[in-house]
Amino acid sequence: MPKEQFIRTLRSLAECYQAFEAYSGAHVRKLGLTSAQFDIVATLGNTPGMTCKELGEKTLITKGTLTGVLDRMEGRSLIRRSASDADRRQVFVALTPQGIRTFDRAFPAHVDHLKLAFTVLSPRELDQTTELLHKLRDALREARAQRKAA
Amino acid sequence: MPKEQFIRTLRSLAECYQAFEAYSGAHVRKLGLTSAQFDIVATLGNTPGMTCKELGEKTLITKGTLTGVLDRMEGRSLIRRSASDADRRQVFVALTPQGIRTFDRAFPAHVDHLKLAFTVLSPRELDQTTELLHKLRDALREARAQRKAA
DNA sequence: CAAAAATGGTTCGGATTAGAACTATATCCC
DNA sequence: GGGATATAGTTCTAATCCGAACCATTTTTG
Repeated sequence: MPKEQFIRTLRSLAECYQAFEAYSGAHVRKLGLTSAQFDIVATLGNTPGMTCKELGEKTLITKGTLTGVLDRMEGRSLIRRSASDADRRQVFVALTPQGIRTFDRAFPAHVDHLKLAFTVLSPRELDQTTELLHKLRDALREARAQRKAA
Repeated sequence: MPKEQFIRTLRSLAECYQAFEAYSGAHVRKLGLTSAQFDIVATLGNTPGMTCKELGEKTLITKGTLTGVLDRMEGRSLIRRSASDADRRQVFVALTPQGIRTFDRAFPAHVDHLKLAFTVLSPRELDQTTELLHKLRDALREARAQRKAA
């Protein structure tokens, strides 16, 4: 099976991401949240809130998906939706006091949990990895945009 | 926002993986398959078939998920399930003639499609990336295994 | 050998996922 | 100003996705 070189890279990307999701997800679940919900809490923490659009961009959650995730979090009183004065199309999302407590409880614990595994890479290697992944990410986004335009 | 260094790496990993999924998924969908289905077809191509367990390990699809994906592919006559003589717990999965035609049609086209984007990285950079991601992957798997044991 | 533990798949429940169609509101442009 | 266009969210459909519980079949072990 004489695979192309980039296939191995592609596979390592998928494996690494899934290993991260499995490790991170298991811990987050013990804290009573799903991965998507933790992302929202982590993104809204220490901010006055933001629009759905901004929240979706930061968490990489598609808008169609975001609505459902926010619905469930609103049902659990973790976040609150309110109308925006400036633009009535926008919806403003912020943590509730209960959401803030969840953030304070879960966020530092989870960062510590993750840091454990990432220490196998030296600071220099972390930078290298980030740079290489950004390069690939940009190329993928660029290629996708071109395909769409065509 | 003075984030820890590894958070940036973590984010680049998520962004890169999602950019890959978006780029790859859009193309695969035009070929009439979902990402998961393409993975199965690609894995079974040029093989006599394999058990669900092996298939799940190679495609990184959890066994609970795999059952449903295979159900739909069996319904579309892309794969065939058969019993194993040696161990009657096992289920053997292989491509049907139609599945093989799908493989022949979709696989080379998709590899070409992906190669386009990956050429931004030099062969040396591809190797570097692979190596760094493997290192991180192993650390994450190791950390997860330890947590489970505890 | 028989009970206990492990293994391979399926089933189930709850949540996320992407994309497409849709609604309401804003903005652009003649 | 007013129609064409763009944008922000929601709704909808179909497919994953994971973990836990479960069933059937090995394998291990006392």
